Amino acid sequence: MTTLLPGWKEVLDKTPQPAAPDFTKQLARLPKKTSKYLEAVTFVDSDEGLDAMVQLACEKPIGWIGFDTEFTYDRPPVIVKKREVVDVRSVHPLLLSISLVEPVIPDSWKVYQFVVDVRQRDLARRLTPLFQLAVPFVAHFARAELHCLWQLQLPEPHILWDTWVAEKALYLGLYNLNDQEMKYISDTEEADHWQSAKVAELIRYSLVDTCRRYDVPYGLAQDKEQLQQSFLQHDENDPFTPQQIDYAALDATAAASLFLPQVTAATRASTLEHLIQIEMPWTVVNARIMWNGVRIDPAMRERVAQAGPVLLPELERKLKELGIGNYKSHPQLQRYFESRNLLHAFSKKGGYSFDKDQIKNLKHLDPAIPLLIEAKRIHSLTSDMILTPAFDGPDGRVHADHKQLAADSGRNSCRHPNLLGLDRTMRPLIVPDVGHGIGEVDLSQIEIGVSAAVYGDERLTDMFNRGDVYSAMAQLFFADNLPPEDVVLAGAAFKKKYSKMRDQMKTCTLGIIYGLTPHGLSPRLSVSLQEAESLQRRFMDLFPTLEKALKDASHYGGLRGYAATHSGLRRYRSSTAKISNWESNWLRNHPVQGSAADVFKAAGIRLDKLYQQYAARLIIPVHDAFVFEAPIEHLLMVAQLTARVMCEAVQERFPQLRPQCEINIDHSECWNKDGMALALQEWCDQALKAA
DNA sequence: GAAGAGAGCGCC
DNA sequence: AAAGGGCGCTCTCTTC
Repeated sequence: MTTLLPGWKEVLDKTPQPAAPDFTKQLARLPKKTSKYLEAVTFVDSDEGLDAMVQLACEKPIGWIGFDTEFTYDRPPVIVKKREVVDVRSVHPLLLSISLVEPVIPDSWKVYQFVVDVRQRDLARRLTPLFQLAVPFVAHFARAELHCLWQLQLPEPHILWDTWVAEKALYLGLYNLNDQEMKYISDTEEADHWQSAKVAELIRYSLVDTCRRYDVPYGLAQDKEQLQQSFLQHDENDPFTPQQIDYAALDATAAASLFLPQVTAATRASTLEHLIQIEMPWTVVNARIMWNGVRIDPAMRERVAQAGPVLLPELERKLKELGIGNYKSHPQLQRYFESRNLLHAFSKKGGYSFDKDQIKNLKHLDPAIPLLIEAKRIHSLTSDMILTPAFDGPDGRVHADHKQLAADSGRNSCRHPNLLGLDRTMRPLIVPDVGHGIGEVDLSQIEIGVSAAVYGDERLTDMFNRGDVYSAMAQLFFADNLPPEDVVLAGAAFKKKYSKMRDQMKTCTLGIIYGLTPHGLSPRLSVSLQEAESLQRRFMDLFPTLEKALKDASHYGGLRGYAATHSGLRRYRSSTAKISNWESNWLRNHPVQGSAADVFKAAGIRLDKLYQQYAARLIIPVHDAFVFEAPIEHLLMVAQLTARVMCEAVQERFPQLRPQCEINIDHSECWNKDGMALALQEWCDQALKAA
């Protein structure tokens, strides 16, 4: 439950809800509340009661089923940045509420409401046949419900509709303002309204807010927070109050009541197909990835944590001798370089910057610079959140928070700790269970392939299909600087021989597609502005179809107010003002990044099912790569399966592409990048030797 | 004293 | 007017 700062509640109550997209406004015309049996909540705490409920569900022509769980946690939360972080594996289900919906011709329905005391695990297990019914199961933020079901050793439903996920998709990108826009609006009379909208964004996906948007009645909104709390503190053996039971039933019924209006809204927004094909099944996979967690080598974790205190003091001492007391302080760095008459070398955008890209080419200027870079690096590594032992769950694994649709592009994000952003040198901290191995399969250069496909550029498609697209690009661009035989060198060989050239082209190719201007290109390539301009011109001249399609993406997207992925997930603009550079860029980017995410999730959905035959598990989804854990004897098979399924997922949607996957199972004793499994070990050894 | 902004850096 | 998209995390410095 989101808690607002003092005073904000009043502001919000006074502030009208931000304007919703058109499609929701028309929902008021749909039949509203017609449930006849809302008042009859049946509490189930016996085998007979439970069997009667299951029997009713089987003999009635049920349309869909709303469900919800009330739970507590068996262990206290970890405090991260003043916020409480609970481990999912410690979830302790108390009540499971079930609302069976029986549609009645022409436009009403009956709702049979049940609340099951699932503290008795034997009782809970009798629910299995219910969850095997071939009807949609509807829940709000179903991830929590799935974790409860798995804790109770119940199967997840075959068909799932998550009203939170649907809502998230239907409003993707709305009311997210970037810094510039915030500054702009804070100078206008609309500031208060927008500030409120910004805060309102935090709570708009709650069940209560969602019900309000769809005119679905929600009776206990005022008491919701207090009732939720009551379950967290509920004693294991205490009976539940009638109000607690009603509240549990209400949440399941509210979710069920949202189903039809939300499906209608999704249809109007052309997002229904995406939700059914991709997002809803991915909810299950995402929940399972979280449930699976990752094992972290405790000994190695400790050694890395110790390396910081060993290595840093010496560097800090040297920096202090030079006159830098705190290398993390921007003003101190500014003062230091000013005293050396070097400050001009760090100027950037009217100020001064000491970031790595800016200073890595200035190492020769001052002895402090290499020390700075190394100190920053060691500090960054050894303060990584992954080193927090308290994240270990009751099963000895770390269950990070994998957030679905967290990015406006449709990508997942991850936190507590952020496994997706884990520094590659730290990856070997993640190790498999005994008798298992870890592997990774990634889709090579998928964003280029998807760009070529969604923007319909045959030439770019051909280059992608030929193999290493960045090598091909580099061979085109640097043709004059290469010996003739290397201009036609095979992709893999070129990649090896001219890795730097290729890396530059990787940055530039993606950058140009996503709106990099000559002003941004020139420093990245270390060429003059004029050269960058001509380079970009040459690039675009090679791909006229792409250039046109990119322009259209910004133009039409700006006019209609959204960009869409291949399967129909939209990212909306927050305003109807003149299109900004930033918007223009993400309107071009979303169809690519978002469609790549579509494909990736589709592959994950299939893998989650197919892995069962090998007792394998998905453990980390890294945007275009899956990290998995499997019994050693099945590791190769699972890797090959993963590669096949990921390539097929691309080809099913973009048949013109010939995607390639890279398999990494060479050092299955830990997660690693490019087989660099020993680097961390060596780094620690070095540190401890120095001590 | 705590929250937020900004800079910086890691990942794709 | 700024100058490529999407994230999360840590630290410093400012502000209320």
